[in-house]
Amino acid sequence: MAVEIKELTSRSDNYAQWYNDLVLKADLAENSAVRGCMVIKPYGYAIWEKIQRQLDDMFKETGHVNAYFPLFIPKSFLSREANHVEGFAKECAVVTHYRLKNDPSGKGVVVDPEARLEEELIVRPTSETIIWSTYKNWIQSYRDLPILCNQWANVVRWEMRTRLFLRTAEFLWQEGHTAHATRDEAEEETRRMLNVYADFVENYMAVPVLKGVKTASERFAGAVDTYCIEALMQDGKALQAGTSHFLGQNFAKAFDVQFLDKEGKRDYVWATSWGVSTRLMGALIMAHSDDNGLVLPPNLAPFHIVIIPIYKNDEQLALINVRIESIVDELKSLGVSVKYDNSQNKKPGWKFAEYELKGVPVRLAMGGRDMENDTIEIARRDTLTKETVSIDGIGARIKILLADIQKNIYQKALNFRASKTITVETYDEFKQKIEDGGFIFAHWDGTPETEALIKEETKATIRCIPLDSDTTPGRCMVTGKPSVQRVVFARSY
RNA sequence: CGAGAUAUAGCGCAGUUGGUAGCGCGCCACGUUCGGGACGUGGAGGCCGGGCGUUCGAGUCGCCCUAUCUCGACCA
Repeated sequence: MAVEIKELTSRSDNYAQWYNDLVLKADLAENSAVRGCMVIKPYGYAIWEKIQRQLDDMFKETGHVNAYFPLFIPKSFLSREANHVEGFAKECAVVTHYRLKNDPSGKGVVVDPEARLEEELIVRPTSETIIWSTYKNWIQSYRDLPILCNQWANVVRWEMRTRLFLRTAEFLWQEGHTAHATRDEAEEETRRMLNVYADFVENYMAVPVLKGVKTASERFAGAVDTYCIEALMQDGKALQAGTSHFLGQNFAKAFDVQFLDKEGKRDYVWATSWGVSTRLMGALIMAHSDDNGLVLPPNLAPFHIVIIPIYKNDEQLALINVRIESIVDELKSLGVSVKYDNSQNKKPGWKFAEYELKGVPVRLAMGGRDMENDTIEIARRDTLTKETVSIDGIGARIKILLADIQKNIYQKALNFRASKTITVETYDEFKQKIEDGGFIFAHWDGTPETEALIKEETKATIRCIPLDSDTTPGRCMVTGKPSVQRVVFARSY
């Protein structure tokens, strides 16, 4: 039975369902028995590990170190920063008791009312508060700065509505939290990490992004500025793929973190925080997949190559095994990861379909004909094309092919985005074009009122005020008031 | 949290006016197969999401939970 990934990549009517089916069928994740939570299955987790390792290397290269802070945050910490608590209060899981006891009626266990916590604990939705209460003890002098810490952790946000990878109640992420002596240094750090994210998403995930700043209403709760990278999915909806926040002195003031500078003057510490999550996997899936399944860029595929033998009997398989062994060795020596699937319980056709579904970038197949001719069949996942080539020099050929696939997947996504990015002058045109999905560059008067009106009437939000684009001033498409530059609108996840 | 839908075998689904639980895929055994998700024969597998009611009798009718999906509101 063929996998029925519905033909929806080009349509948006039920893209969400298509995505869900794909995640399930590609064996990446499933819903858990816990409401809104996700089980990441081994193949899905292997992709996450690739993401983690690469990002972690990039953090280290930019001078960051890893640390770990508690899962539980005293309730009172959250209320120290007014905007922060307002932003997160509605979605917190709260621990109120520390013990269970046998139900007096003899059925199971109940919460022991005697074991009520003096102060409730919040399961972290993000760690600014617990980290800044800690940093207070770490920082006395300018000599203690900067602190450049990252933590890999899970966080919980009790969202009303969830979707695998894109918005789960619990998710995995990394959160960087840095402390600096000057405003300039903190702002520079904020932008540096934004660039690290953009570099990663474009060059490893092969997803082009727009870099920009959030408007006040889309800003992180407690930040002075929120920078973001925005990606476009195949159904024309935008997805925020990562954020980097300049927190000013807000958290330093909330947790009274001061230092003595070179002149012996006391000042509050400047802060940043930045994070990306398992949502990146959602972006990866939605940006590249087709109706045959996942399409993974080689830089993030758990294995680059799958090799499938085609044989009629054990003797023939034994011969192919020997031939493949030397090819596997050659590929491995070149740093190419290979899976040789000579399992006998599945037929070749089944395996072809299965590994396409899993998005393996390149498939090699060898059968009797190839053994005779000293050839091998190469099939690439991104274009679904195949050719039969000589085994001679296969390693070098594969290296070039993988680089080409990485580039091609990115280029395809870039072309798609270009075809879905437009500029409009009038609100009428905007209302009409927003129905087609994609990014729309338009002038906006800079007020939250106009922004809210547009959202109300069109469901489109300002994804960001782009950093690297045209800064020609103009007039707001809604009110006609002056606008300093075009901003990017889209409907989003 | 509002509106709608769904919950039956590992997965996808049937199940008529209420009367002993079905199909396809998958799984197990054997045989034939193997260059794009093979086929035959035989077999295993279900407290019909949970609870309470109506009834001689409930997968089916009623009420209450719970979970999932879609659409809103909220969000990375």
